[in-house]
Amino acid sequence: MDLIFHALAHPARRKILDLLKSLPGCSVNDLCQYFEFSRIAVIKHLQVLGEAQLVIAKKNGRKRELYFNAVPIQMIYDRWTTEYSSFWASKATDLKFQIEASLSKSKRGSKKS
Amino acid sequence: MDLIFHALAHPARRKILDLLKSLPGCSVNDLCQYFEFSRIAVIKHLQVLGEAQLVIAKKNGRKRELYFNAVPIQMIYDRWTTEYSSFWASKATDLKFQIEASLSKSKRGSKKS
DNA sequence: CCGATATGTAACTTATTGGTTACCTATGAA
DNA sequence: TTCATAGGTAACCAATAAGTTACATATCGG
Repeated sequence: MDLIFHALAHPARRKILDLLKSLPGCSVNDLCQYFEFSRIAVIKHLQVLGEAQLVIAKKNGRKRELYFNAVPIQMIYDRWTTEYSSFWASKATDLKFQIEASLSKSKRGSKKS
Repeated sequence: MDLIFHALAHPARRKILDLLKSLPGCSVNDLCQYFEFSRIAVIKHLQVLGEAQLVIAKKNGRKRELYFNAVPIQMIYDRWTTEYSSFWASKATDLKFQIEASLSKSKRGSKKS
């Protein structure tokens, strides 16, 4: 579970998933065209995604056909819907309108970060 | 969106969300009892969660009542169900059974929590 | 065979995270 | 006021993440 959350944490890796959804079976080099950074960086992101089983690959000659695998995402989906669903549109949500501030903006104006 | 994924990437922060779900309105010090590391580390995790709007706080005297906020999670849920749902139990899933290997079989030692 | 292409690994550098200790601010109670 | 408690900030340090260049391997088309 940790591997999945970790893999999804980087925007480039989520972009890879989006690309693989649009271009199933595309190669590593195909993916590289959509990124600023080097092919090696893409490969490393693919490794992280592979550890989380979010990307699977089928070798075809000297190419690798890459595919998005939604199964791990289903796991996270299940975790949220089962463990957090009781909070959807419930008390915690409503609190947004009665609570003075979120943690992200500290009140005491003395300091700036 | 990036803030949310980033906030969810660390197991301690997901644990905080679970705790706040069980103990709505609890204080920072209350939370600290469930972690090995220091109160300051907990506060920092709370800041990350606050930036992602996953935790909101109501000040009560010198205490802060902390609450889990599921709204950002709904956003992610929506993203997945709308953008990835076509892949659920579809071709990419089936590929698991015909593909020689996932990308993950490479070295890379185990990740820690 | 050869050279070009496609991919992967090793070693390294830098940026970011996650944690610490020490200190500061604010509130509640004696 | 004085002091303990709850919370937060600043400065710093260690571990990890994210990227690089250089090198290695494997496959395809002459």
